Amino acid sequence: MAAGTFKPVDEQLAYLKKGTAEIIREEELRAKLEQSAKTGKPLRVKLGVDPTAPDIHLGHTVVLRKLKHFQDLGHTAIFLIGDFTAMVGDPSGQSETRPALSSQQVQENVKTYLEQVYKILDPRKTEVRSNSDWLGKMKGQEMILLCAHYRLARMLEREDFRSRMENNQPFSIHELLYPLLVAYDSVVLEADVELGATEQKFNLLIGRDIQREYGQPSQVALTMPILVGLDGERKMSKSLGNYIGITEAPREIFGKLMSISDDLMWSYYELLTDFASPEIVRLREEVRTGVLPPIDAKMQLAHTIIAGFHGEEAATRAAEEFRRVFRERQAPREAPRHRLSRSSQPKRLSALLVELNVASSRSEAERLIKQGGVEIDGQRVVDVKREVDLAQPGEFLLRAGKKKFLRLIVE
RNA sequence: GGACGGGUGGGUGAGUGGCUAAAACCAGCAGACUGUAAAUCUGCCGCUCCUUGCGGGCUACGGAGGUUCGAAUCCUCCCCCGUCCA
Repeated sequence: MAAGTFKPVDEQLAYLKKGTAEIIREEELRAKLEQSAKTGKPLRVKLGVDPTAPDIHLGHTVVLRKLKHFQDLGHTAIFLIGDFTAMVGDPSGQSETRPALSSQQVQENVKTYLEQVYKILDPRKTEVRSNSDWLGKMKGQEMILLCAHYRLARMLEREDFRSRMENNQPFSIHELLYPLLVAYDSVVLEADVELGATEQKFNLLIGRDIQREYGQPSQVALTMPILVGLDGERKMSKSLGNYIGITEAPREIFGKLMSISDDLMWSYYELLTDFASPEIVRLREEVRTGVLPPIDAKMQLAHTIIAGFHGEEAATRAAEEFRRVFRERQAPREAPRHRLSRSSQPKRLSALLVELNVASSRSEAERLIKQGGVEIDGQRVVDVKREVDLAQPGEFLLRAGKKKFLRLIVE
């Protein structure tokens, strides 16, 4: 698409609306799109992220994919790194104050972050900014003026703040600053649209107010639903361990995606793939009426998501591997390999499991064996004291639990 | 500044001197069943040693000391959180 020419507004709007939780306000978005089509000036679309966790998972990609949609339509994607606000810590969700990160740590996080983000966004078309550039230089006076633009009662309307007050939870004054600083970012960036998960709604709305206070048109707040994690209940997050990292091996991602519940599959289709909504409705109907087996729908989902990150070929291989191991109950064609050096001393299997990071302690390893979760070359090991002979070169296949396979090579 | 309440295992939360590696629930893990889904059922769920046993040792109830044969439980000091008053 040539710069300065845009698709028809209705078409853009339909594309952008897919999967969204809320657009505040939709008429404003339409007006902005019309304006941009008329002037040939792309919209500035902001997405702020916290550089605290360097690894991104599918939950983060929901909003990134939406930013990508804007980018696809020729608008400007602004990827804002909240390196300054990370010190404050977003109070959304958790009540903990985050530890301040060293700037070096932040730098490193940002680097790995961007590498991953560019699997979705087009690096050449992405404007990357860091809010320490302006917030770090802000004078005390300016900070006070910013605070003067917002009323405490309004701030305390926020669900998170209110509930903490009511439940006598700790609550520090600096946390009130977070929404204001994020809002100020929108002023500096002159954002037309800001994206966020639904839990960001409050912050995004304050952005609208603050922009107005600073004499700017208000940004449109576009929120995306929160992706539910593998447990089917809670938000996908690293700390809950119910996540799928985008850098994980295709085989891993495939297995994890297949383990989600059938119900959850539909929201994954909606939020993590480019299947159009009507198409998803059709698939869902086919599954409901028994025309399409749910497992096939899920495999297609897994395939599609993996192809996006690792390519078509890797996705096909992961699917084949899955079929082989779990449907036909065969050993995997390719298990991660691990080399062991030869030793005249036989080694306790339980100790080996710990060494291989399959179990976190001897106790846990023994437990795993006792419970029948360990196999060597397809033979279940029942003896806790089982030793492994490492005297001769050779190889064997170790299975620990449902999903972990390791090909061990003694050399 | 004053008065009061509280800090227990990944989470919630019982437990007020020995029966407590610490109830219960959640999360997690394994097995069975299956579509590696969900649901369900069974077992496990601090670390470590061995002769794998209702076995031995070690560590653990905010921190440091102390009392006691024995402390998550009592005392002292400290740190942290909250409530009310000012």
